[in-house]
Amino acid sequence: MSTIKEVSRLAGVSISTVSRVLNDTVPVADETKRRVLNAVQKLDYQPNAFARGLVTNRSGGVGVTVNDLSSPYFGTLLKGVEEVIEEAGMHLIVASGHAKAETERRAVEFLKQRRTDALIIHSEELPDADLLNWAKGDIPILVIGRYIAELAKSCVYLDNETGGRLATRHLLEKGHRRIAHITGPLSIHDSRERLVGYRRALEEAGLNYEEDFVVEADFMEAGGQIATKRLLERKLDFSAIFVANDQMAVGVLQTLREAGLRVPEDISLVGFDDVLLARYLYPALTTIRQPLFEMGQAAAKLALAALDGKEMGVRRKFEPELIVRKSVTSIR
Amino acid sequence: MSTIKEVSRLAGVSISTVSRVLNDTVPVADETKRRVLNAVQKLDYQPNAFARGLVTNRSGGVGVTVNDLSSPYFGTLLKGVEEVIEEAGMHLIVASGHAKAETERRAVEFLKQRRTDALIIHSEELPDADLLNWAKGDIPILVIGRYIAELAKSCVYLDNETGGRLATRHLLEKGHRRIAHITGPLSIHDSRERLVGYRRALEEAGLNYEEDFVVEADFMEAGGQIATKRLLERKLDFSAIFVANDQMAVGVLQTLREAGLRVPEDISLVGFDDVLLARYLYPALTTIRQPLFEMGQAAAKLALAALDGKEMGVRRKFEPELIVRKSVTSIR
DNA sequence: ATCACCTATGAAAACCTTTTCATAAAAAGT
DNA sequence: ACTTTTTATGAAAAGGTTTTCATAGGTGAT
Repeated sequence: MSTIKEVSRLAGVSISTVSRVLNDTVPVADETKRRVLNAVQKLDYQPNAFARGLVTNRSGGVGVTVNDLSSPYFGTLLKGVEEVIEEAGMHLIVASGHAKAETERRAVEFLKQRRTDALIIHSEELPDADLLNWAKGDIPILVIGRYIAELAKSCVYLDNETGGRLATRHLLEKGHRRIAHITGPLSIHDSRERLVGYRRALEEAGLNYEEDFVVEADFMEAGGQIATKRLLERKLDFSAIFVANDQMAVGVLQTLREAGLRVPEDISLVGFDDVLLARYLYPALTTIRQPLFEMGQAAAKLALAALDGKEMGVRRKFEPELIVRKSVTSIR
Repeated sequence: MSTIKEVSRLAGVSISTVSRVLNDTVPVADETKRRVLNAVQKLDYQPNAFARGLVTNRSGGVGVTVNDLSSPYFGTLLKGVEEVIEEAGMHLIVASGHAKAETERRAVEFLKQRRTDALIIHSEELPDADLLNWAKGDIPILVIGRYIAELAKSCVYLDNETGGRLATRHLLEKGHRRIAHITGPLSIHDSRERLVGYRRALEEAGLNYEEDFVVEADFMEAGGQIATKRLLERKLDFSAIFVANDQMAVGVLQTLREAGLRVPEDISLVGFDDVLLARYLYPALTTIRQPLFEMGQAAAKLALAALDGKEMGVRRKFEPELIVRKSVTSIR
């Protein structure tokens, strides 16, 4: 691997000049530039990223943490991030938090130590305090898929309340009156907001909110199964369930089927996220779409803006959209 | 951000000693060690990765390229890679090649310039020559999901021929005789092997291989649709299709349905990959499972081994497995 | 023709580690 | 008690860039 020194020697100039040509910082005589470029090509020279980072204090990397690398949520999000990061000539460093507070914390610390220029955090378990704490440091932090009031300018998130309302209202419009709700972990802001939306929609329809109809779960497929069993045990005679994410909806679907209930004939279902899967489930899942790709892009743009010290006019709050498929039926 | 110098001053020792304590290279007196560790903690010192890289010439990063970050294939693979990479205290740098030869090449060059310690390449479009060329360089290259004879020791791949045979044989066992096959791009070794497996199975059953029954496609959902249309136009009266990956199978399913054909009643279908999706399709897709997670792990282990100059006894050729679901019916 | 001012370039410092080499002190051997 | 070996530590070099400061040569103005 050749160094700048070798290039300078071959081109017959000083290393400073080589650096100047390569970074285009200061005008260099055309003839000199030509010679340098020639030498660079001949030696297949590539600047040493370490040396460069040492002096510029920039790694050119953006760190991303995510819960579970294999979750369908992740891919789309990451794709959005990558698109804009790559365009800016930077790269992506990923670490998984495995949906545990402790490992999520480790993942972030890890990336911080790696001197990533910015950090995009998708975390479900970490308490707000941790995020707040990191945000005080000197590396820009972006939070995705979560809203933290004190970090409002760095959060890219969905209007979850509207999402919850949309889902519930859709069921109401189809004639459902006894609507259950399986929430995500209520420690998470998003879950709470979706619940609020559910409640609001009920109230708007003049219906009472009843605690029995709500079960807290964990956003995972297995959690959906457990929650459904709990719900069934209560014998509430509900005709529909609003499930706080698609992944749980998969579990719900299974458990319902095992219990001899058909979807949507016996029970209607609305999910949340519109993960790739939702479209292919049987029956295809009616759900609330989160524009994950766009949100990924937004987070990346904000990260870039923060690096330049600019404030960019990037949208941070995204609106959910009802995607009607086959898992809801009209009753009466 | 504090430096080693500040730590050394606070601890009242030289920077060499601090380095030694931190890297545990050479014994240091307990008392000194204590003082250093104290100072480190007090200053929240974190070694500068650039400076360290500059001298050790190690970045601690492993580069991974994939076709499409949002593909379901990717997540599982990456999860496997991450698990072992993270355990080794290293990190993951990802770049997407967007399934185009030119961008794939760019992605790899990009990672190389970033001085990743090793490179795990999942590429579909790149010609063997490129891979071979990079492999000559000084950074270890691992190829995943593809077999290149000259790089045999660095390839983690599936026994695709057996996979193709398994799929076809399953259909034969269910009584199918007129079996079509939608292949991946035949420029790719894996696609060719699956085709060979298909052919072999037919031969073993004493059936003739007929070119009309085979259509080449591109591994994408849309490609599956186009291929299916072509197949239908030929009016071959086939009763089953072996599709070379699940993603195309989704497109096939749609097109078949649009043409008024039911799966599996009218046409049986076998996919390949056993991507997360397959399980949730309607009807649930019978497919050939690729142990992607395990393959990701293997690639990462090989990368680590290459870094240590060791040859590890890691399995490189993986066996596919038939996963029977609901997309195949018996006939006659 | 002389002077002031650009312009292009080079020399050297700075960035922060790891690691080699040297040395002082302590331990072991005679 | 004296020499030799071991152990713990420090000083300094090396690693490859970017960037500041200095300087030589050239350009334009008077």
